[in-house]
Amino acid sequence: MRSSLSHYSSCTSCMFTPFGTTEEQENLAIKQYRTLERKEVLCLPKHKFQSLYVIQHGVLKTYQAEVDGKELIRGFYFAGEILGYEAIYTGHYLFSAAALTETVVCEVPYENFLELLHSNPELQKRILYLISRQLNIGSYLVSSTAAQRLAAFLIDLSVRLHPSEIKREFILPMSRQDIGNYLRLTAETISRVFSRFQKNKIIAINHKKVYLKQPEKLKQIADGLLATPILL
Amino acid sequence: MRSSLSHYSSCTSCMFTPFGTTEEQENLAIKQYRTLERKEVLCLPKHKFQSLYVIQHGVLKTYQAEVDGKELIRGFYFAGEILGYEAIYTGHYLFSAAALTETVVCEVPYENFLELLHSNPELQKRILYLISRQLNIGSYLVSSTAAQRLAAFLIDLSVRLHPSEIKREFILPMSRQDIGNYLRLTAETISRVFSRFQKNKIIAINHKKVYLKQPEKLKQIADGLLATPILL
DNA sequence: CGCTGGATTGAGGCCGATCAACTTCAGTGG
DNA sequence: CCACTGAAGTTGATCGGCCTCAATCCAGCG
Repeated sequence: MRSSLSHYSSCTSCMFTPFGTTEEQENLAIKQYRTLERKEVLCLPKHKFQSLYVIQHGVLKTYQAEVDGKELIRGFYFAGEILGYEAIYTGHYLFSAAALTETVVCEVPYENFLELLHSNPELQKRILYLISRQLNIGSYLVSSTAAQRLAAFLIDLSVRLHPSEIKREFILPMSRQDIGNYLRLTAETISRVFSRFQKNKIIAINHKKVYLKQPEKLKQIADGLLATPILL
Repeated sequence: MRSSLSHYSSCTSCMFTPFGTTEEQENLAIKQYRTLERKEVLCLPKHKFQSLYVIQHGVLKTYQAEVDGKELIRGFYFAGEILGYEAIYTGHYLFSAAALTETVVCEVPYENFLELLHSNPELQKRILYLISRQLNIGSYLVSSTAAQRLAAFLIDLSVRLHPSEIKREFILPMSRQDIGNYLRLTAETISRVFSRFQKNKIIAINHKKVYLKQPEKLKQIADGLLATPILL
């Protein structure tokens, strides 16, 4: 059952560790962690669903292949988040997942996950909390304008990139192309809106480094307020 | 704890019934059902999250108020589905929910829900399945064209309106306005695309009554294939 | 019968896509 | 150290799909 790949090893520090003794976990082969190089692919669509993945650190993107060979990005995953819930329903993975940075994930076989949940009411509560959070992520994808979606995306990143604190300055882990793909905009539009935000002193951006100068204005844009005054 | 409204009564037939004895359920005040008239509102945003709602039959829409007083529809809910997961994360309801038809919902206080889940591994499994399903719903909202989104919406409806079987003919429970609002299109665009679909013999539509003449073509459109040949 | 709200259809404007040129950057090897 | 190269990012000009505004049609109903 346990893979023999060399980059697997036992996991000693993740959200599942506080629950159950080490021995219990070893006996059940509850989980194991795995490091991914940049661009390395984690799970493939159509493969049988077996495990959830808890991201220890790093960033992943999930995507589907489109008819014309292009990819369609469905989400980004950061440290502390869990990947794979969508597959419970269908029984097989719907997306591919690729690492955007060097990433460490903790693989938890679904059967063990269910047992763990059952034996730990606190963990069950926490997992439902995390799933609920997941349900709300990406709700801004349906915003009407490019500025709204990108503003919401930046706020989202600032919250999710660093689990403990909200930072005003951070490094974009993905390309303009990937941001555009996720927000259903082109890379050119992303670039243009970044430039507008910068010109209006809402953010400062230099390549991958972003600084949110006026997070509250970003929030207002994301919420659909200040439509014209800022955009021009 | 139990509301005194007259239209409350004990629930004898829903997905939670098979689990636990009737006596257990009564002692815990696990759940109760409630009938809603058309346009009646169920839960209000900012109110403290306390219960999940299992839809027995009928249709609900969830929506947020926008700045200009307009509403923003976040989802539709049909028989067998559960409403309220999003609120676990924030601790208060994010949306209002309004009945589109006469609707019966089963209210399950979250604390009891957690207990039920813990005491019934099978129920736990089923709930995770339902949540996973929920995560996939509405993924078509990010499709690029109006025809793609509306085609996907029709397929979605045909599956979710009747839990047991997929019907090719059904009644739209919501207005063009509501469909457009949900898909981030205008009612006019919905109307125009319906007309195009009808002209191309993909569907037959008369007011609220829809018949999917070529469901497979609808699927192709939803998937982004057949872009030009059908649209013109 | 007239009224009212939803649905349909048409004409014009705007936002983002497309296509293209140019710049910048990261990686490579001489 | 620097020239070379390909990928990523920026910026401009044009095109097209959806929105806006408006008129008309239609069904349900007092």
